[in-house]
Amino acid sequence: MKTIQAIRGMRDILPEQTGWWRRMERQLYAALAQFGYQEIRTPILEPTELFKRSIGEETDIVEKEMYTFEDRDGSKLTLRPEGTAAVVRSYIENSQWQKEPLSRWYYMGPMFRHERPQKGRYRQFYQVGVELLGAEAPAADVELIDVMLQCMGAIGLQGFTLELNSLGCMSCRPSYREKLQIFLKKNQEKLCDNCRRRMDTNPLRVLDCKVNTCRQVGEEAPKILDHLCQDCGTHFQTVREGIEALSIAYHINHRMVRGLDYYTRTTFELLADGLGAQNAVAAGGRYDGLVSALGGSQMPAVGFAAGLDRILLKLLETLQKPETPESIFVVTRGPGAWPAGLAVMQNLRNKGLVVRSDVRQGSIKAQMKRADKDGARFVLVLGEDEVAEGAVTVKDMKAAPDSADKQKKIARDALTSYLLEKLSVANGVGK
RNA sequence: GUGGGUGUAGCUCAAUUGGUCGAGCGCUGGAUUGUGGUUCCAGAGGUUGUGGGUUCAAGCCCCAUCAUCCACCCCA
Repeated sequence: MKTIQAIRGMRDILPEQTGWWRRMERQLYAALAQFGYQEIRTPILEPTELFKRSIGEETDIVEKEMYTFEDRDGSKLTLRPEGTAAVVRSYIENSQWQKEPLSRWYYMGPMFRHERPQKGRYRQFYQVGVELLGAEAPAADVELIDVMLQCMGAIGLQGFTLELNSLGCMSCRPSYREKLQIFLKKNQEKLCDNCRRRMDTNPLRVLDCKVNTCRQVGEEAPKILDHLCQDCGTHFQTVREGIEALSIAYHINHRMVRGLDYYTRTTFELLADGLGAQNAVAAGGRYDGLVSALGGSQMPAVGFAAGLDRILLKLLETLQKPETPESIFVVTRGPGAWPAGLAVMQNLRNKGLVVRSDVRQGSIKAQMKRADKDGARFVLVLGEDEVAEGAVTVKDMKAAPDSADKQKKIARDALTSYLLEKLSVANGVGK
């Protein structure tokens, strides 16, 4: 029979891996809580229209990377390709700005894009995204960048660079766009085919083309930072001051623009060393126009998203395996041993201990091997003798062979306190 | 979407110019009665990703397809 395999670009995260994921998620929750951010969970499926309006019709994501299909009534649905659109939709739908002027939200979960899979790039991938809605002040931008770096620090990621730019606003970007377009037109014979096309539809994107000749043109092109209006200029300047006050190293990349249409003013990107072409680990910026573009009132906001698959990939290069708590393994053999063992295990678990056994039973030797493989600290043996005496043999797997506590027969009613004392010493809890 | 590399045991990899596909690790069992790790012994596990083709003969050559990796594209 033909076996069924996972869809291309989508993969299982097996139990041997989920420990890493859970630790990373826990650390992120903790870091975000420190800044007062709260989690929001939105549906994975949204009306296609939401992404067309927020990300932009002309973007690659919307044009060719979305998983879109028809619902039974013919309406178009899309598996979310990113998180901000849904968050903003929810923000508006729930009249959030009327409940409180400022919302600090984050989300974590799978996103879907139909791209060619590669290392660190999957069709179902995981992001954590952080949004600060309702503040126009540069302090908001600075806080988000601070949060981003704190998050990376919390999960133990190091070796990256922060890049910063400003895209201006609705009042200064159009005139810059025009100047850029004129410049590009003059130099169009040096541009690649792709850029010659983009020159008209989205001239800013020419700046981050990787083709060498385009890069040269980009270097000589008028810089947006020189064409910001006064408000955008002072905003950006204040953001820089804040980042410097936090002693965060960064550099200006005037060629960093965004693939999503909704960004305004500050944009930033965190690049990790040693991930090849997939080195953008987190990125974000300000999107003052998005809430109103989706039908809400004019509401400024900043946000960023981080790619967890890539981060974990990088983390695995350096980090040690997460520690597991010391555990107990119960071995039973002979008449009456199994039910007695069940009662013992139930009792110990009620005390909060990690207790396992080999449900296949088998020889004592086989069960001991299992206990060792599972990394158990203590093995409790209940054989015929122990059952008859109402006792349990406790073996300390880590103790030296000649140690007095290596193996001891303990009365069943003294067992719990014996183990609790042993384990609290082992785990460094207690006095 | 474009170009290229790679698919052999659960994992990492061998296999001469096309001539019986092996090893290490892992897994299971055993080394005298109820005790793990180390050691020793044994065993299981493969239509060589899949489907065609060439040939007396294909893991190896050809075509297709799927998966994966790298680069481009794009992005987190």
